[in-house]
Amino acid sequence: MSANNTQFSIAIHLMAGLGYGVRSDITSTDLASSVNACPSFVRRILSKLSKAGLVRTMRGKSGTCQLARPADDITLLDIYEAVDAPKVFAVHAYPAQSLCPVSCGFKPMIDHVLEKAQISFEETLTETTLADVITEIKKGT
Amino acid sequence: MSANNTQFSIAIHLMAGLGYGVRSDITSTDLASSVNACPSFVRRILSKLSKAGLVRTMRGKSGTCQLARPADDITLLDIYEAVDAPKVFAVHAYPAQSLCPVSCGFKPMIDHVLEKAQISFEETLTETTLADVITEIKKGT
DNA sequence: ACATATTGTTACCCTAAAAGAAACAATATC
DNA sequence: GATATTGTTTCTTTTAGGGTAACAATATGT
Repeated sequence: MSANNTQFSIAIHLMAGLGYGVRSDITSTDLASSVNACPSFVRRILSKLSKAGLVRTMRGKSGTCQLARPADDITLLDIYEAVDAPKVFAVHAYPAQSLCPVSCGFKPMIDHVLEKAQISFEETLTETTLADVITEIKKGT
Repeated sequence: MSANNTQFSIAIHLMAGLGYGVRSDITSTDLASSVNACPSFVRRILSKLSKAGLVRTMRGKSGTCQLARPADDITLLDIYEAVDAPKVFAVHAYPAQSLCPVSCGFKPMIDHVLEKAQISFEETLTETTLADVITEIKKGT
């Protein structure tokens, strides 16, 4: 859709699909049709989730995907880290002008600010579990 | 550099340059050389800061830029809002599959999650003023 | 009045990241 | 051994961000 990374959002969708509970034999194609994205792309994200230990996948005929842990033991931060999503804001990376004190002192300062903001963002993510997400989806529909 | 938006980071740099205090007759070209970006791009960001009332600019010969308010009365959130930086994470925008409850209930849920994370991120930004930023730059150099 | 130096805005191009898509390898089931 | 799945690679397409230049708008100074 855009040049913005939506993998975190999609990953939450996938996890919610797996944890929703209607069926237990869900394939990447099923998930792809729920997300409305191409199966290949979904499998790429699913593979990350699998490597992070959030999802158990089974290859071969009648292969399926399942949550590796109970939904209330998975936070949004777990998912965020699994897909290796980009930071909340990017820092420009121009070479510092050695004559300019602002240019020289900028990098350490902005890194510090970014880190603080990032941590605060991630803390919010730990406050919501996949179980919460699923509950809210069921409520909203 | 990347497909990520660095205008927020650059805007902080510009504001710090204006508030640093070495000179009061700073032009967009001066700022551009400090940031190491092209003047035109800097002016585009500067223009946003001006429209947001954070910077006073003067056109014409010997035109300059100045902070419109004291640095301790400007927070990072002011700057963030001025440049209209992107949200902390993007939500995928595929059409919902009407047959799938997860697909249908997903949007309101993720919007809620995003809003919470966004607010928490922005609160962190209010905790740091431009004066803090400048102090830290001076300390670091 | 006119030349000049600045900000403000627009338009266009280039690049890099994200996503779509297809092909194929690896693997398990029947 | 046929088949259906996940896993991985590769290529293409799309899109947003940024680089750049040109010019409009505006104020200063001579």
